Amino acid sequence: MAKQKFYVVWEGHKPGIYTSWPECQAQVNGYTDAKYKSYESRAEAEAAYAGGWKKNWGKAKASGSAGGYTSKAAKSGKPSASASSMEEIDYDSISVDVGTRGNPGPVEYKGVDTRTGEILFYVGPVENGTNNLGEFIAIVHALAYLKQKGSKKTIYTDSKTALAWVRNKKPATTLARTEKTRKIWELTDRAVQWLHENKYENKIVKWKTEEWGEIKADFGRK
RNA sequence: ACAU
DNA sequence: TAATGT
Ligand SMILES: [Mg+2]
Ligand SMILES: [Mg+2]
Repeated sequence: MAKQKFYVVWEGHKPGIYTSWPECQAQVNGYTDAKYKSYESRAEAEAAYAGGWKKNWGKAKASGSAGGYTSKAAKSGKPSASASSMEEIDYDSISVDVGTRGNPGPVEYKGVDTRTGEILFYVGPVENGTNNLGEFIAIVHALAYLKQKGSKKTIYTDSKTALAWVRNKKPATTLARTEKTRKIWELTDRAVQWLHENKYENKIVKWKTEEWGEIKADFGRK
């Protein structure tokens, strides 16, 4: 497990103590001059929260000195969703993700409604494949699924690699074609063929895991 | 380095 | 820790 941290938000959308960076980010993103800092223990965080940001970090230190953070942007002092880096999640979309046991290893993937988490399609496990082939096939599956439904919804993936492969209509995989990889290669070849025979307008967008937390289609194995 |  | 990828 990664080290558990505690995030104190003195000034943000909803001040308090949070237990994950994404939760903290949710309170701090788009809030001008938000005041927050991470601590390694709950006790430390509670003490700091009770003490207040000014007492702990507001001393003579200007903003941003090592340890205590204050979000930059404009000055308003009120929540402003205009901060340049404020990319928004398009919830009217599908999110896809792969899950494997070993890499290469058995592969499965699914597509879910980004808003509700409802599983829209699920495939696998396929005997042997790679993480990236699974991510790739999942995106193409989503494209075909949405085309069949006449939907122009956006598709989210957290895979930079699969995004490039779909863009190129060509997976640059290193996986050998063997007896064990026959099935994943069938799915791969079919996906490539689909891309060459079909047009689509759906945007395929990188899911920003560090900012937004795990993609909604994640298998929860990490 | 970045994304898984 | 190791593998898949740009
Ligand atoms: Mg993924
Ligand atoms: Mg995942």
